[in-house]
Amino acid sequence: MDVTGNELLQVFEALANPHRLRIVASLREKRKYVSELAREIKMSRPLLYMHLQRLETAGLVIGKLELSDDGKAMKYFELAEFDYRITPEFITEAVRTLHDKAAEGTEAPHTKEEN
Amino acid sequence: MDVTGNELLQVFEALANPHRLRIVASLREKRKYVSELAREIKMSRPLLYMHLQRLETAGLVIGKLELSDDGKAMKYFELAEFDYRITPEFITEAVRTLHDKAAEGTEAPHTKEEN
DNA sequence: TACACCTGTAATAATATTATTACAGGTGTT
DNA sequence: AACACCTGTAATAATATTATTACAGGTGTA
Repeated sequence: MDVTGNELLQVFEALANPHRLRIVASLREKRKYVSELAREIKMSRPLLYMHLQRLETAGLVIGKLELSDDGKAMKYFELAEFDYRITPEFITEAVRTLHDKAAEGTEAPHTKEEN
Repeated sequence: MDVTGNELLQVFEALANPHRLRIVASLREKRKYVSELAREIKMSRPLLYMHLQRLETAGLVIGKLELSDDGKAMKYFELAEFDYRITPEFITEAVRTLHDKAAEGTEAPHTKEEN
């Protein structure tokens, strides 16, 4: 296994939204910059921005800030290559490394879990 | 493909919660009835009940109301056998049948989508 | 300078999800 | 009857997510 429970949870949270599923589908065509994609799917840029960040945090898309030929800053997003096989076994395994996010910074330093 | 976009969305929504992931992991041992599982994972029964319903709606667990030997009604939940391979391709395909839930009952009867 | 494009973010409102509490009703046993 | 178990659900509170609006700042071109 190479994904922790919390990482897997973030993936599910990222995919548990119709807009974000559509964003993934759209980015499969080609990479796009934020304003471009916002026009395409008729969504306000700040909102799309938030959705893209959620996808990026989950590792499903990758954002890169580039400078276009005419000097404008363009934030391009492209799909990451992901491939999760969701089965009861897989989830059970991941749950072993699923910890309370609330306590994340609060808990005492421990003997390194599964790094 | 044998899952619609909205069905897939429900699966993701169901799995986008740490409790529900733990429930799935726990049910992998064996089927359990609600009160039993509630004690095990230290969760109030009404709350667990709600989580189980979300999992059931998504098709990830199956609930069966049975009568125990001593006549008590017992609601057993067991894992469904699911196996989703989550890739950009899969999501893109599913998005083709992803519709606004808000309009679900509002829209005019159409020429049968992909049944 | 004004305009048409871009990014990034903060404050707020609207909605949805999660969680609690309190019920009502059903067994069989003491 | 009182008790110890079960299921099912409604009303409400607490939180988290989603969405909007309004900014500030950066390009190059007319």
